Amino acid sequence: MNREIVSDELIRRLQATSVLDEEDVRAIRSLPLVVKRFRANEVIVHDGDRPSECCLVMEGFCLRSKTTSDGRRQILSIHMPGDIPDLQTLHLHLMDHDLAAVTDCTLGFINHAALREVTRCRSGVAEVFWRDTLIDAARFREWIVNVGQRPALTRLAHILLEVRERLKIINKVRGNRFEMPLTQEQLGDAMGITPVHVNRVVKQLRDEGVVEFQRGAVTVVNEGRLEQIADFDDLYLHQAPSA
DNA sequence: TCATTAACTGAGG
DNA sequence: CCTCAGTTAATGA
Repeated sequence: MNREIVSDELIRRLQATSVLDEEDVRAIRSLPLVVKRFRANEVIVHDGDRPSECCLVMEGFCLRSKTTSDGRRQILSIHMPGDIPDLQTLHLHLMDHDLAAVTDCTLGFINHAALREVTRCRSGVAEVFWRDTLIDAARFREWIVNVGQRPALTRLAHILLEVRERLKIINKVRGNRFEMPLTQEQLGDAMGITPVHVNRVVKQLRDEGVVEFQRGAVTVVNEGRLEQIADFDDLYLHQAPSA
């Protein structure tokens, strides 16, 4: 497959939280990418795999999930362009969950050796990837609180606001509208509830004039009410720039 | 295939 | 008795 240049979304995301000098940015941009495309619902990396590369999401949405022995799936995180969802495989070689495509996706695969080389040579790059992994962990903590303690309506509103805040970072929010391509069944697996109950809370948000759902997109109609419902505080995303 | 809705059920407060 | 959520089933887009 062809080689391409590391996308702007990754750089924009990293620079939102960290100061990168020009050499660091150049080093990240010149990482060799092998571009591959995946169809919606295709598994990209399987639980139990030992990948030799990390993947950068370039287009589309992905998710991470684990499946119980009786076949129930818990979605753990949602990923969008600029994310490197399996960055941890650089140091934890065994995949302990699945990475799958939500929509048709374009991913850039970066060889572990090349990533190790750049983090060894440039401490600024090592730091920014470390910070990115810690923010990933912070999102998981919030996700646990969401699934474990919040009522379904709040769970849904919270996920919507997280997706929107993260899309803002990569400049993909247009006014009060943003992409949210998960089906209600996938939302159920993300929220730990049945698809029927997802539909109930979707209906509730719609009926109360809070948001509108189009195919794969959400329009916020009542911003104040949505924030009130969502119990959302963006601190856990750690977007305030630090040195 | 995905979304929608009704009707019923039970847990728990 | 009320709210929340799972189950089942029917129907529509």
